[in-house]
Amino acid sequence: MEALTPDSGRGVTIYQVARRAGVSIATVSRALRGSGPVAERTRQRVEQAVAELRFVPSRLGRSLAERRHAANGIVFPDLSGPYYAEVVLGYEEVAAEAGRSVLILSTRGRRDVAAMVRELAGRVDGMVIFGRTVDDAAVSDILATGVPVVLIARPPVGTADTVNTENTATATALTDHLLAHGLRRLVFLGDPTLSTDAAERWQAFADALRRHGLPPGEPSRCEFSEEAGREAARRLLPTVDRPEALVCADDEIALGALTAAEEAGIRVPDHLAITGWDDIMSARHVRPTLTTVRQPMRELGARAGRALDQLITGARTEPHRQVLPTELVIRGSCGTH
Amino acid sequence: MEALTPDSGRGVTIYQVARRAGVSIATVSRALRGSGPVAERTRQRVEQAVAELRFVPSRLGRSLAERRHAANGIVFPDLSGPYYAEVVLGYEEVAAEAGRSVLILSTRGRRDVAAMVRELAGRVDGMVIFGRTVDDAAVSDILATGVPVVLIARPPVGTADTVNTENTATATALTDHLLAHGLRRLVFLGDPTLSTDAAERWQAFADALRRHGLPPGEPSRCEFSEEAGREAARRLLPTVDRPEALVCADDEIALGALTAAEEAGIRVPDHLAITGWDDIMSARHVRPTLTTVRQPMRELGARAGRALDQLITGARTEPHRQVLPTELVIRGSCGTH
DNA sequence: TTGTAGGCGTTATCAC
DNA sequence: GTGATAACGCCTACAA
Repeated sequence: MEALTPDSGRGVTIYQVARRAGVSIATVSRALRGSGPVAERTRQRVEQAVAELRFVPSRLGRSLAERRHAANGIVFPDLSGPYYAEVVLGYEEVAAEAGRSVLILSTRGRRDVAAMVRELAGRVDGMVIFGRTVDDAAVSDILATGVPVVLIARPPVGTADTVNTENTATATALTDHLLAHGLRRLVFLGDPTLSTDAAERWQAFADALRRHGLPPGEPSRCEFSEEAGREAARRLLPTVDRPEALVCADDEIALGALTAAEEAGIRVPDHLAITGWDDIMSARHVRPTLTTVRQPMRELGARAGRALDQLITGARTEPHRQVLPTELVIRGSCGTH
Repeated sequence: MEALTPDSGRGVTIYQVARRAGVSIATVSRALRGSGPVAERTRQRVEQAVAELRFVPSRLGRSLAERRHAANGIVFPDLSGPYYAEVVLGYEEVAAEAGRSVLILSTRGRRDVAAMVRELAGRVDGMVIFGRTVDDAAVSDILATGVPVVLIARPPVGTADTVNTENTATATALTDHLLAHGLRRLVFLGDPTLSTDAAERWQAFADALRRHGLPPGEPSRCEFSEEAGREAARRLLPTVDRPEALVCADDEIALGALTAAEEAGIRVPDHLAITGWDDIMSARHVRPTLTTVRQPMRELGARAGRALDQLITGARTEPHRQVLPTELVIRGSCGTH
């Protein structure tokens, strides 16, 4: 802790360091970055000056000269549920390892998303975009700028990479499992038009039923939220031919359905089976515990991060499409044993 | 969609726009920013050139010239639990409204946190730092750089602003509530040394007991996690004079304790009361439902964002200390009725 | 081994 | 109204 005389209180520049060390700024730069030969004695003088002045190179100056931000972006709809938070975490970890900062952008309830994404694109070397945030045109826009993009939970757009989780096999296994328990009147809760994931789950669910000679009927459409799930279930339960099982597009919907069942005095799983998707924390705590499907959330983010890195560094140029495996988690709410 | 000839595929500059519009870069800048007089006809020519070339000003160039990043940072320990995610969300919202991007930095399991925070400081106009991430020295370091800092869930450091949530009154009310039910052997689960919040909660808890002539004993120390809570409770439950109530420093600990009780065949709340803190999603779903304390998480982030904005713009210079109110949420796990 | 000078893409201050 | 031109802070050929 020595007394210092920062030129302007804010921002010591490479020029000040150079003057203090009695060398040119080029030498300072070389000494600091090891990008060229520097005499040992000179290096020491520079390092001392750097220490004394507490010099920290300006990111802006560096980025401008190097023509790179050393930063990545990520666009997601929300951060409330555990789903996105986990993915972001996995992403941030990989990015940090690669020496890149992470800029986030939530699109929750925003109008000018396209503009915000464009703005973000101007601050990063590449970005990850979640399904259900911006439309294809906006994505193409970014790609046209030359900024690499990795899409998560979304079908391909242009040359962007994609990282998705497996839905079909698991949804089939889940449906088969319920059918094997003798359940016949199965209803899907969720809106296939809201996301690719929901669409694929519904599709596999419907196909599985058809294979067993059962009509899949129509999905009971609702958005991904507890309240929506509760409403949807509430409409279904008083029916004469009440469903024997509710296959929900995600855990939040399932939790809402569970509440609706409880409110209607219907015992789960005895008189009604309910399943979810994602294996969020509450799935383990709710009673009965929720049968669901686990997705490698953090890994999803990590993969996206690595894919993006390859795109940015140019290590790869053709688009990659990854599909991560998921796992059926049988618990109490589907009436097993 | 017209055919274009971007100079280098990436990055149209203001020079190209100027040439195309037949004016100087100064005029282009003025026309775009409205920072000076520009003839109507000239403005139109510029705008057309901008549109044709799809010109987007370089963030880097702008920031360098304006000497501002138009970006804020936030440092948090983790994003797994709902706590931090919510705060980050509230923060991002406010930042976005102010036209600032948000850079995140998770310190979870990292060694060189101080260095990473310094790096972050070089990319933003100000930052929010959570308790339990970096030490005071590092915070002072950032402040010395001239970068405004707002601390969340943490005692003041230097001139940094702070935003905290109320702990004492609520912890007192909670403890009194349990005592009013006739419970006497209360034990605190959590480690007061891990965070100011935990310390304040423990302190108020202990004081309340003392006021009733009861010895508070020692807190059963454990970190903020389900597993740690389970372990701590497990050690406590077999005791001869088994506790009648476990007051946990947060919901995750409480959930772990709940599991331990169930495993030990102890009925909650009949034979053991358990309370948490935070009111995370699972608190509503677990059985029995968890008595806890609700904190305005999103508001916490929003307040921090606004405080930071004032610091950055210079609208305020003296440090502010805010304490947000919390709310006791009585549910099933404490044996009311 | 070191220094000079040009470039990265803006903004803003002056003259004109 | 408009246009040079000097910052802004750094990197890096190219010379010396």
